Amino acid sequence: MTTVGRMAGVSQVTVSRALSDPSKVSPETLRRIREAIELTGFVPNALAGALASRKSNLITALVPSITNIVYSSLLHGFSDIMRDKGYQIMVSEVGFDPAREQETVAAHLARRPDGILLTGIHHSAEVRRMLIGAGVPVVEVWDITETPIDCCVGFSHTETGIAAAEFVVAAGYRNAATVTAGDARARRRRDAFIDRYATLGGSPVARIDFPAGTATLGQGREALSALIDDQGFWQGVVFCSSDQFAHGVLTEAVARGLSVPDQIAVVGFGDQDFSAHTFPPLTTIRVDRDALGKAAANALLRRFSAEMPQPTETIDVGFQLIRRASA
Amino acid sequence: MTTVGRMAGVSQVTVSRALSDPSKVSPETLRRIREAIELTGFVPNALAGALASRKSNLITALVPSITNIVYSSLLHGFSDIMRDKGYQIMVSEVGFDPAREQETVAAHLARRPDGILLTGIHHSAEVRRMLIGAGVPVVEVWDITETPIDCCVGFSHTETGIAAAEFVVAAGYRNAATVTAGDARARRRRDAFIDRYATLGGSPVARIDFPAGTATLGQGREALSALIDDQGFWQGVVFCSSDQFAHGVLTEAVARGLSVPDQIAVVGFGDQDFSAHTFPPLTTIRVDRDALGKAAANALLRRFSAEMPQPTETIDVGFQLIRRASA
DNA sequence: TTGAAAGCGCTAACAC
DNA sequence: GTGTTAGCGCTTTCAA
Repeated sequence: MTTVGRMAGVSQVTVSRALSDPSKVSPETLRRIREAIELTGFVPNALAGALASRKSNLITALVPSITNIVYSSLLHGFSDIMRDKGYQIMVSEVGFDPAREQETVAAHLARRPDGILLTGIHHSAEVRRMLIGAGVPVVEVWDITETPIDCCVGFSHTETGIAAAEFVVAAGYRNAATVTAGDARARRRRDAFIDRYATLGGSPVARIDFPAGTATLGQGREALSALIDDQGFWQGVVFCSSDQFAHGVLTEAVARGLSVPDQIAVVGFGDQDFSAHTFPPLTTIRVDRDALGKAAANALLRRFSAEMPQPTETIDVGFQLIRRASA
Repeated sequence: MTTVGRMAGVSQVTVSRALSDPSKVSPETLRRIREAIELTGFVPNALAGALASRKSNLITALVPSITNIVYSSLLHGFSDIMRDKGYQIMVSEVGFDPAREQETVAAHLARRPDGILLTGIHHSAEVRRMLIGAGVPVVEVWDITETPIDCCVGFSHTETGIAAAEFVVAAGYRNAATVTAGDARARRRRDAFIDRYATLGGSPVARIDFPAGTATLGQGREALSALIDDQGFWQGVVFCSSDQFAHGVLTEAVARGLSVPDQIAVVGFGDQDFSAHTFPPLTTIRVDRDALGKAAANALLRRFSAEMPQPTETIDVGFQLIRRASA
């Protein structure tokens, strides 16, 4: 900036002003400064700016996995809004490991972000302490609680499981099974499903549970095979923790020549972009991830512009069971 | 740090040393410093550190889209390596818009990253100028060129199209069609396919081209419908620009009761995690995206540790045509 | 409208 | 092993 200023015949501060608020600088000076910037290829140092102003224009996000469409589409909506407002996003993958989350939060805090996005509502006491101590706005997403660290935008996984159970009972299915991925939220959906199904007088539920890791179509096929071949599950509805699994179940049913939904019915979770177009189309639980991400961004932005420290806030974006042909 | 130092009875610099190189500080001092850090909940300011040391430990990445598994899995491999080495990753989505890429590069450069990852090899003159001017190590991925900005890790899209054409001719297919997404690299694969197919004596190729945007299974179904209903494509092989499309073509074929691969055969691109498990399994072109991302990270890391400015470097990770039952 | 001075919280270089 | 000094490149405040 000093160099640019010298070229334009002004001081370094004036260059700074020209960049941050051009209206504070005379048009002629501005012109000369812009010329000098053009000529030198000057790129301002945002680190120095952030250090001096205590505003980094950086938002950091922690997600279990960036390759999982659930989290990446949420991030997509989130960064869409944030980018418009001049923020950049730093993303880290933390899996489902609390220790890794803790390290990562510390590393992120070191960059003095203006806000932090966290996935889920269960965080170690140390993580909460660090975050609250830093006084940084935090939004927790993809789950819901009345006692967030700061604010929270999500929906109830338990309610989705209940809704699925009520749907399959109302639809008249006599046998039910679950296919569940190895993550805590998926297990909450499954448990709520099983509970509610039992309460409504359903028979015992067959279960396939996968260990942690990506849920794939291939595993969905395996699951239905195991259900049929090992557990004698010849007829009924399968509630899956993701549409990937559900698509796999569907695929295996079709491959075996079973009729869907008469012999094997399937309910998924997520309403992925393929779910309306599978053969047959998938009945599933839809959460508008893009809107959720955007709502999370807006919740944070509101906190940025608030004068006073705000009370915690919880936003339930809800979900929708979409009935298609698979169940 | 000054506060922590005061509590531990040492100066601020000693605290800095304790954090960056504990071996330079006596064990007893170290203990007192750690205690003070614990007590105060001190989190070092990485912005100030980066400003002073001219090392940000930040890598930034520009990808067309983070919801596209192709780019997100590449980033996953990339950040895996980078995280191990103490770097954090800032990601921006830029679509396929050069203007947006240019703005984003400027914004990223302002944060003084230690390295930058760019998707593709086609960048505006201004982008190249900024990047070279900044002297920051750059890795271009998911395509290949002999004249990268700095270094480049990818494969030849043209070669994949050629390989696909040679495969379908060798397999004896008499009719061919393409289903292509609206991105430049997909079009290069298609064009190379069509060229090579013609050279080898193939009949004219039927084409379905989608505008820019996400490639979905639903579009794949539409495409086969259009091919059959509008273009009279009753028999032959369909070369798709992604496995999503290919899966859609497969699904539509199955839904119509057509036999695969006898009536409709399908070749995809990408070898997604579902591709080996579709019904029937998908013949596709595999690129190890995780390994590509890791190779890109290692290429950058090598540049970080190099004393001298390095000559440009090009790494071809290649690809593999995997024959399964769909063609 | 512009400038001078101080300082953001660290690291680097050098002294002791 | 530890401290002192001098920045890093900006923004903020105050004065002109």
